[in-house]
Amino acid sequence: MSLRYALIALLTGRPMTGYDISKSFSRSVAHVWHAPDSQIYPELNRMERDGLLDSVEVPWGKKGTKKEYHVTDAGLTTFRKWMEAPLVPQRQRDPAHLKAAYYDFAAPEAVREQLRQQQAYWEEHLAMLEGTRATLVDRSHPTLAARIAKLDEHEAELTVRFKIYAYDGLIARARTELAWIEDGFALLDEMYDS
Amino acid sequence: MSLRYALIALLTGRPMTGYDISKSFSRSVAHVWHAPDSQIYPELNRMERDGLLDSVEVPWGKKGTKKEYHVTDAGLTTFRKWMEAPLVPQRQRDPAHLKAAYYDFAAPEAVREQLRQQQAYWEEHLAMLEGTRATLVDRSHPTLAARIAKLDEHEAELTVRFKIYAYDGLIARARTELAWIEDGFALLDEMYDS
DNA sequence: ACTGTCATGTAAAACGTTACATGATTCT
DNA sequence: AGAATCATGTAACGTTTTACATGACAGT
Repeated sequence: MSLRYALIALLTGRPMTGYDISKSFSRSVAHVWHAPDSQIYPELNRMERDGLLDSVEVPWGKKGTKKEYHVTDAGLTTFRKWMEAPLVPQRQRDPAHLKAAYYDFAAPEAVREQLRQQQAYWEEHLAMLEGTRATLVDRSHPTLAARIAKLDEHEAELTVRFKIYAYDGLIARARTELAWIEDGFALLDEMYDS
Repeated sequence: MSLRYALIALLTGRPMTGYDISKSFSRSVAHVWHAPDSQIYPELNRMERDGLLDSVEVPWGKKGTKKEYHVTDAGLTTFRKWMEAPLVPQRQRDPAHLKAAYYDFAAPEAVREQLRQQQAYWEEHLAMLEGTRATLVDRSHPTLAARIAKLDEHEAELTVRFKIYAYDGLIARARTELAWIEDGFALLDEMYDS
C-alpha cells in the first residue's frame, strides 16, 4: 500500500506523466522504492478514481497526448495522515543473511564469488547514493529544485535537510553491508585457507 | 520462493512438525525470515509433493498424530544448488527512509514520536539478536546444538562461525539504524527547537 | 472446568513480478 | 531509414497478508 504514498510523495514536487514517474522510479526514487511500469500505470488510474490525483491531457507531438498527474487536496491530506501515522514494523525477509547462516553448505569458492558480487552491487549502489546526495546538497537535483522553487528559504532548507538525512541513512546502511562483506572474506580466509 | 529454502535450512538441523517450524519462525528464524502459519503449512505440503521433504506421522497424546518433516536427498541437493547460485539483488522498498525524506510534511512532534517508536523497536530487536548470538557462541542454541551433534569438531566450528557471522551482520544493521535514528532526533532539535 | 499450548489448515484479498503488446516521436 | 526514447498499458502468474476455522492435549 506504500506504493501509493511513494507516488503522492513524488508528485508533490511537480506534476508528472506516468512515464516521468516510471523513469524516476528507475533512477533516484529506486533507492527507496522500486516499482515497474506495469504497477505504476494501473495504480495511477486507481488513485485518480479514488480522488487522490487529478490529471490533465497535455498535447505531445502532432497528434499524441499524455496525461499529467497532480496531487489533489484530498491526496495531500491522505499523504499527511500517512506521514503522521506510526510505521508498521517491517517484516524481515533477507536472503543474504539467510544464506550467510548456511555458508557451510556451499563450496568456499562459490561463497567467495557471491561475496564479490554483493560487494560489487553495494559499491555501485553506494556510489549512486553518494552521487545523488551531492545533487541534494548543491540543490541541483531536478525534482528537488522544482519542489523548493515555490518555498521560502527556511522551508527549502528543511526540505533539503530531510532529503539528505534520508540519503545518509541509506549510505550508512550500504557501508554497513560492505563492512560485513569484508568480514565475510576474512572469515572465509580464516576457515578454509590457513 | 526463498521461503522454501528457509524451510529446508531449518529442517537440515533436525526433523520438525509444522508447528515447531512455525514457532521457530516467530522466534529466532524471524530475525532473518518471517512467515505466518498460513504460508508454512501449505508450503510444507507442496514441498513434500515435490519430493523435497518426507514426513512421518508421529503419535501425539492418546489419539492425535503430528507430521514430522525431514529433508530428502533431493531437497538437500536443491538447497545446495540455491546456496551456490548468485543472489538476486534485492529490490529496495523501505517505508522508513521514504517517510524520512518527507518529514517536512509532518508535525515535528509526530516525527519525534515515530522516531521513538522505531528506536524502541530496533533496541528490542538488537537485544534479541545479541541474546541469540550469545547462545550461538556457547552452543546452547537448541536447533544449533541438534545440528552440530552429528558433526566433528572442525565441521561444528565452521557451522557455528557462519551462524555467528550472519548474526553479526544483523547486529551491525540494527546498530546502524539506531545511530541513524539518533541523528534524526538531533536534526529535529536543530531544525525546530533552536 | 478452564486456559494456554499444540496442531493444522482454508479462503479471499492484496501486492508484486514477468512477459507481452503497441504505437508515436525525436534524434542521428 | 533506423534507433532510442516517450507513452501507456494488459494478462498471467506467483507471493504474502489477513481473517477465519477447528479441535486435541496438558497443566492448574
